[in-house]
Amino acid sequence: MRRAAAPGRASATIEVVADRAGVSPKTVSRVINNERGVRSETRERVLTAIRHLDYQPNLAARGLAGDRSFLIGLFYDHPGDYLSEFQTGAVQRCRESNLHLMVEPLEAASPELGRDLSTLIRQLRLEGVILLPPLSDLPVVHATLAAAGIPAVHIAPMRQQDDAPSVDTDDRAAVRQLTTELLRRGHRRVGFMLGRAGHRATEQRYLGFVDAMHANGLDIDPQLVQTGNFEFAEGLECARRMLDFRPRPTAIFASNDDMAAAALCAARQMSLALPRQLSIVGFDDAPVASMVWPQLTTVRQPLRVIGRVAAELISEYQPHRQGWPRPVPRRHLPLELVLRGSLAPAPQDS
Amino acid sequence: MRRAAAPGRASATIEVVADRAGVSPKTVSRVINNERGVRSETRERVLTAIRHLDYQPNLAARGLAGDRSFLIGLFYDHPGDYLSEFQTGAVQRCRESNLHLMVEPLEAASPELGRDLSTLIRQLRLEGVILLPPLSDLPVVHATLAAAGIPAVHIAPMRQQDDAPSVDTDDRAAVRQLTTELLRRGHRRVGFMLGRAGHRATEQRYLGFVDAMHANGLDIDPQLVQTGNFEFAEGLECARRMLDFRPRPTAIFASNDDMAAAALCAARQMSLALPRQLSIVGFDDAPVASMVWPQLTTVRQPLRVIGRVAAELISEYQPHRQGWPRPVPRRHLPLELVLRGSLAPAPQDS
DNA sequence: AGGCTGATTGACAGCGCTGACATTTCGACT
DNA sequence: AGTCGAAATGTCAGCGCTGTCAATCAGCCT
Repeated sequence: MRRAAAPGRASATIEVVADRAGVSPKTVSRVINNERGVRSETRERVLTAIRHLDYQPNLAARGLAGDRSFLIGLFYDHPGDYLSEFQTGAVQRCRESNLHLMVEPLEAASPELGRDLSTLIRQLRLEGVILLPPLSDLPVVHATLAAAGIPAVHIAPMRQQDDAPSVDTDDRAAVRQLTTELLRRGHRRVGFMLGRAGHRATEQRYLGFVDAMHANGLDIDPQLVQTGNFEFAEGLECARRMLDFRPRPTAIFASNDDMAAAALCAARQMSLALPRQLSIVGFDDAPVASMVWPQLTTVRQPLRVIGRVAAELISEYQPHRQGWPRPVPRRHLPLELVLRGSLAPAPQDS
Repeated sequence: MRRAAAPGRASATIEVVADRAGVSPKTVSRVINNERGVRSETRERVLTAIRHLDYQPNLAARGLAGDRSFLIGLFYDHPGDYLSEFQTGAVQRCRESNLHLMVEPLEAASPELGRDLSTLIRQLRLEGVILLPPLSDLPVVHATLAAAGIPAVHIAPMRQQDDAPSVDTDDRAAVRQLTTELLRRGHRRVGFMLGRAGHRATEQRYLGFVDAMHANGLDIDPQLVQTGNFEFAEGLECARRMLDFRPRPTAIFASNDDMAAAALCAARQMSLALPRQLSIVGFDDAPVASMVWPQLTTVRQPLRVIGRVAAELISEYQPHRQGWPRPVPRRHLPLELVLRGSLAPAPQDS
């Protein structure tokens, strides 16, 4: 014996299974990998042996022999509350394809970013990667991935690259719809709180707002469009400025829920009656959206689905064909409006 | 050539490195694994070759030959906003030991739990696992892990098992301190909102509250101790009931921030002036704590540190010795009070 | 110079599986 | 029965590394 066996748990190998099923290891391998060309009776016999021995193929051996890894990487910069939902969706989809997810935080600002990424990819022999923003937009990441030659799916990238598959949501349409809900309730002076410059979401959400306003023949007051950078603290000041204008806006559309919560605080401090004197809507359906009073009307991100779809794209990639099919796959997911208490008809006297 | 090489990226193997350094592959292996017994001059030569060729050892091959995997698993049931922070800390520590983290959601309620867990462990040949609650408390998980014979670190387990290393925080002391802050500000009637029964945190936090009250010679009004199950919605009703009592409590201690946010909403709906008429404190320092007005005084969980310590325990495990050292390692981390606006002196007239 | 010890290095098999290719089996058709 | 092609199965080397153990080397002593 080569090494002291761990207590009692010497897992069966493919050979043991083969013996028991009365076939060669190669045939067992065929069954495991779902290859065609195995008589169904033989397959049954092998499957039975596998079940009986509780056999688990050794991933490392499969990887080494087959030049695969069964691993895909999920790279992110700042963790946020959305990450765990996203990754749970991705893992679920991975399981269906017998893949596994490695999560790897990475510093977008680090000068070592390219090397770190490349090291991880090559050491783990990743079969694909999923990139969360803002990583999905960095040229150095693109370059490294191209050099590595593995499929990469970009989540909500700023600019769609011709050669980069992506998954994103139709933020523009959702904001257009929700803004329309505001207008339908009589709101005319609506403040809009922008996200951080450089994010695709910032741009798309604003465009959706503009769409709806123009479609209803309304002009946009530049004073009522300000940035809160997706942050609560900045959103607070931003909201205060907006609410100081006269005539006061009767509604505020914040580009995310954190800022919407900030607007709510600001309004409260000014003793406005909510939602009667001010309607507030946000975006994301973050946990905070339903933990304030009134609860925030917002747009729900299908985070799990996004994760699932991202993993799906990777698992559908056919390495033996050269690269992605053209045009590269892109998934555009719909969003769902969540109407809650923070949205009310505009005050009569406005 | 055995198979079509991926475009351009045939990674160097240990043999190439050995040739270039003028040594045998085994010596390169020794350098990679930091084994002693390599002359420092030789080591230098090998290191140079590695750097020059940008060599990355193949994990699968290392694993297969050395009967390791370099993988540890992080198992969780419900993802939450805390998960990503935790896992980021764990990954960071893993990197220092050349380990990688596989995240795996698992359904605590599933009848297949044991089998699923066992399959994952054996398929990936995990070297250790980290269990987040409530998984850390399930007997079937314990049994599976014991059978697998790999180290497992339990995060905040309900009961400390003799043979199970764990990492948790001193919730009891933190609540005692924070309650004392309340009392020092003149509060005498303090409501306490319990978490979900069966969680260690629920119990410990309540005990901390009791400690502080008794230490100050105060009795606990059973009417003012109710459960909100860690949920916002239930916390809302719970708070309403408490605030309906006369004399009204002048402060509410909620066992987590979600429920504290609920108490805040309830108070608002009853038009109480906050924090003048009612102080509210929570626990966790969840994102919502700083997104409501007034911001919540709470207790900060060092999530990253917990993750880091958990990974550290695993990486310090010495498989060649039989199991964990006795007594089994346990880490008890301190918590930090975060004093914010929701805490104020008790109203005079109370 | 010879012998001895411990430190360094190397040779080689084999981890468990799969790719390439060889061989056997089977059924259809003369 | 004999032939043939496709389908099913088997053989075997080798993926890249590490464990085992043997060989070599340097330093020190007598």
